[in-house]
Amino acid sequence: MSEIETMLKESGLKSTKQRRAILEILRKKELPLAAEDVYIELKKQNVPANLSTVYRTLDTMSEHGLIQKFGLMGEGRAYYELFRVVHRHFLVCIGCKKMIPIQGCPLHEYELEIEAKTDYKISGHRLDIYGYCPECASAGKNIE
Amino acid sequence: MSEIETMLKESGLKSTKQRRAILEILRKKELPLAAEDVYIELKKQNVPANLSTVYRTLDTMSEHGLIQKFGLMGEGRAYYELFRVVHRHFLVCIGCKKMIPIQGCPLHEYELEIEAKTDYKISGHRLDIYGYCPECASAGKNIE
DNA sequence: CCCGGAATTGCAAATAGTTTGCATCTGCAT
DNA sequence: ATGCAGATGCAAACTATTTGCAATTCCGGG
Repeated sequence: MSEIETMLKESGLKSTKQRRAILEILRKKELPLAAEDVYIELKKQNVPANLSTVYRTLDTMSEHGLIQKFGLMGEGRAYYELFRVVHRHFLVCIGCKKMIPIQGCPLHEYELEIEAKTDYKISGHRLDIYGYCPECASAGKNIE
Repeated sequence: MSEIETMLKESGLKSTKQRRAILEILRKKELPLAAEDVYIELKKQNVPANLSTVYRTLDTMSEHGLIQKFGLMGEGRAYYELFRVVHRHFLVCIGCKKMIPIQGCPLHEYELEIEAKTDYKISGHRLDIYGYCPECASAGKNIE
């Protein structure tokens, strides 16, 4: 049984062609994808699938903790990425929207600190860094 | 001229009743608001305004750097808050969606580090911490 | 103070993203 | 192999947001 099938089974989800393909797509891409990107990729791979199924699958998997769903500053749609134990953050270019992953996360101690200070049970965080990539910066896109 | 009128003028925006009211609302609330929340608040205050105007105003003001627009994990709509020089982050309850502000931000050095490492021109970041508030935690909403 | 042009607003209609109802199909335990 | 709970496809509904256009308002110059 493949690693992906194991993930599904352990979450109590049926292992279907579409689910395996979607998880595989999220695993291979190193960047977060919108539902439609996943759908397009499925089509490219000739996996029969409907956009509703993609949405439903992504939601179900989020609920089961296999993937994470989030929104980006000023973007009108949701992005999804595989849940990773060693989590990463992204550097998002305000000019061209390109995202690149950043290694390392400086927030573990901070979370503990907050937890102690607030009585909340912290489960995680989302951090995105915004800026201009070298190309957009030199193209003057950051002049306001 | 009020502080708010100055903000508008300095950004090159006309000072209209709706804009002043919207800025005032965002300034008074200590939490981020969705467009509709702003609209409802305007109605409450008997400020004549249309939902499109609210959206347009919020967008224009984001572009001019007066406010910030962002998305929350798993929420289908955008939130807006006044831009603050001393910025804050929020602790968001996964159970009841309540947000509370957290004082202090541990990321300034981290940004410099990233800037040095990547050649990007960093302009800021968005950090939200997710967890369960004491009420939701004891109500067992975090058991999966 | 009044006027004109440009910016802003209201309204209604369009769009984008996402969700849902229901009939059909499929994976998996027996 | 068989049955049924869970998954999918399709079309229609919904929610959040955007847009075109005509009417209105702001603001600088006369």
